[in-house]
Amino acid sequence: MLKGHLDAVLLATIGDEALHGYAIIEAIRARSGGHFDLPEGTIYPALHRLELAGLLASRWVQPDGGRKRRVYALTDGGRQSLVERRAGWQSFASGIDLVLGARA
Amino acid sequence: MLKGHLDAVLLATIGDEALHGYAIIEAIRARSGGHFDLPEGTIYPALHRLELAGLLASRWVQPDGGRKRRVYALTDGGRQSLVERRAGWQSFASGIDLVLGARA
DNA sequence: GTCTGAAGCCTAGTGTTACTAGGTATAACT
DNA sequence: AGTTATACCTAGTAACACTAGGCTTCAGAC
Repeated sequence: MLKGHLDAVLLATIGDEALHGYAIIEAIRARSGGHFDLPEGTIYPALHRLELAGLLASRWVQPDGGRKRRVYALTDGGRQSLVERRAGWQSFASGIDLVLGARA
Repeated sequence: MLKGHLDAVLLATIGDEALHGYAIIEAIRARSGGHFDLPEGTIYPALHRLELAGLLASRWVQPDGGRKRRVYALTDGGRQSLVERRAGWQSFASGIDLVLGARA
C-alpha cells in the first residue's frame, strides 16, 4: 500500500532507465529493501494513468528471445513531476515526523 | 491529505492529553508546523471510526462558559496501536526514502 | 512432446480513505 | 443585531490501490 505515493515511486524507479512493467515491480522490490512488493494490478493501471497524463511514454520492444515488452520512459513532464513529487514527499514526511515525534 | 496516516496522526496528537475535535485540528496544525490543516469533515468521521474500533473513548464535557465538547482519550488499545503505527510509519518512510533516493 | 512455471501484459470490480459541501448551535465581540 | 470563532455533525464523492481473475509466450523438466 503506497498511500498516494505510488506515482512518485514509479517515476523515481524508472528514472533514466526505461523499464518495462514487470521489471519495475522487481526494481521497486529491490530498491525498497523488500518493503514494497507491488501486485501487477497496482502498477499496470498506474503506468497507463501516468502515460495518459503525459508523464511517461511507452513503446513496444521485441528482445532477442523472449516476448514483447512495453517499455516506459520519463517524458520531460515526467522528470519535472518527479522533482516536484520528491520535494512533496520530503515536506509531507517531515510533517508526519513532527506530529508523530519520530525521527524529528 | 494524510494518505493513510491520518489515524496515526490523530492517535499521536491526542496522546495523553484528552482533546476535543476542534482542539485536535489546531494541535495538528501547530505540531506539524503548518503542514497539515485538516477540515472538520476529515477528522470527525475519523474520530468516530477510531472510537468504534476501540482505540479512542469519548465523553461530553461542559466547561465553565463555552459550549459542550466531546473529549477523546486513548484507550489501552489506542496506545498499543499508536506504538505499532509509529513503527509502521518509520518503516514505510524509510522504504519510500530508499526508492526516491531522498534522505537516504 | 507435453506440462509446469516463470515472464509478461491486461481489466473489472471493490473497499478504504479523506475530501467537499453542506447543516446546526452557542458564545463573544461589535 | 450581525458577525466571527468555537464546536459538532453527515451525506455524497472521487481517487487510490487492492483482489482476483484472464491471456500469451518461452524455457526447462519429465
